[in-house]
Amino acid sequence: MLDLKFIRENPDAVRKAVADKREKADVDALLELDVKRREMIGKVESARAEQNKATQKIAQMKKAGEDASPAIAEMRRLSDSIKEMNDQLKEIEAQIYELQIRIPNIPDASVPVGGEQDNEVVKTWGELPEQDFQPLPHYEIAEKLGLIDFARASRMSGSFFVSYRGLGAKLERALINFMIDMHVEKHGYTEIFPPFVVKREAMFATGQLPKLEEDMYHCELDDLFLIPTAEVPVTNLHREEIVDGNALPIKYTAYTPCFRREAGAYGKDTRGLMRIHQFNKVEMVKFVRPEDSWDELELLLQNAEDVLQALDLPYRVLTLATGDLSFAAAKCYDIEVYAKGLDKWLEVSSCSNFLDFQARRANIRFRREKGGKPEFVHTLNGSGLALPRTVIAIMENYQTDEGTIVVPPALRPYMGVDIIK
RNA sequence: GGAGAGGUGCCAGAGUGGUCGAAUGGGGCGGCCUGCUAAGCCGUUGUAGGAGUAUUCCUACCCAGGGUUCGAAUCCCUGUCUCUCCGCCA
Repeated sequence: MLDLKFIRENPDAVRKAVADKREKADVDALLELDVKRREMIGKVESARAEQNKATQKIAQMKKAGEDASPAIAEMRRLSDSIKEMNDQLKEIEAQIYELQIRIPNIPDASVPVGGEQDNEVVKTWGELPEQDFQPLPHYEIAEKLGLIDFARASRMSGSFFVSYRGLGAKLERALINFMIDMHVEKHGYTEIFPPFVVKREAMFATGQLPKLEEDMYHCELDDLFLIPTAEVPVTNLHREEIVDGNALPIKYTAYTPCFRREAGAYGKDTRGLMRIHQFNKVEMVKFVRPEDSWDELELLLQNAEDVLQALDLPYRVLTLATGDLSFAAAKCYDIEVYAKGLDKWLEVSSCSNFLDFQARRANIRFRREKGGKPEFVHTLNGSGLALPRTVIAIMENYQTDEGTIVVPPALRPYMGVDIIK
């Protein structure tokens, strides 16, 4: 969330951000209410100051054994009016809050303005696979080799759920371990294994709520949500904390399953692993000093790219245009892996800098030095990587004309076999 | 699931409804003292909002939200979290 003071002082930048991100948020109504709010605060606080003085006088009178009842009667009236004014103030503040939480983060100047078609390819890595035959799409080869059971998963859980089997299941486990190990051992992240279910406040802190309630699985009885990404529990680890400035940057990596209802997404990417309600993902989350966050974003992107490079999967990196940028992000790189069977570029990672937007919502601060003023940290996160589409790329790009799948060399220690047949 | 106890400042911990932003101790910071260290002594030690160029002033905050009262850390209600015991359970 943005600072009210910032909105007040930079209304045009905020209006532009709302428009560029295609959000619906009423900045002008917010500014009007802000003026009213400060007026009300002035009134309420001076009345309170008066009340505080009078109340002390009453205490003294009572101590001295004097009759305080006229003063008390007088104060009753003041007290009532304070209550009334305070209710009005609370009402105004509630309205402000409702508007404020719907204002998105401001895109960085380096972000192209526009929609999906304006995303910019900033880099491409690797050679497109050159098989002399057309590999089968992953859902066909996976079915043939008995790696994924689509039909049975649907029977028990509905469509868009899958069940992995045999080496298919092992491939999931291998990828998770491979990625986590790389981030811990090579990139210096600390591994976290968080809860997969969180409270409403946690979802609010990272910006999933209020906007994305429809997209999440919700347990009504307990008002708990299944996490759509590890970003939520891992970022919330430090909610309402003042972390030690010397501990920054804090770097966490976590494997979690991710649950998404994908409401309204039916009819798109309907086959195979492209879009499923439950999938596995390894995530990286960083808490950094404000002045470091742009450099840290580049490093984060590099950490995610390293996974694809180690697996020797070709990919490209896009800078998302404003309209494609998520609510809380200031800038986001998407990494898309190339999958030969589908002949498509598939998003496997989003690496975002949120600046202090999440930190303000989640109240995560740090001190530069002992006794210093607490400041908001900057938060970043990126997938490293989402598994299903990585699996698609492996199954398709590493397919042989004999209908087998070669295991990428880097994964062999984790798989125990060189080839899936 | 049942029963109980409790959430106070960086930490520990006190607090008859009125002068409590809050005793006391520890820690931290600054200073004094002392060959060094230790001990000792003195001072200091929160967050947020509003007004003003500013020294500054005001307001709020003792888990959160309501309520009672002229006045609430203190009384009442609800929520939440922690702990203990019983039951159940991977």
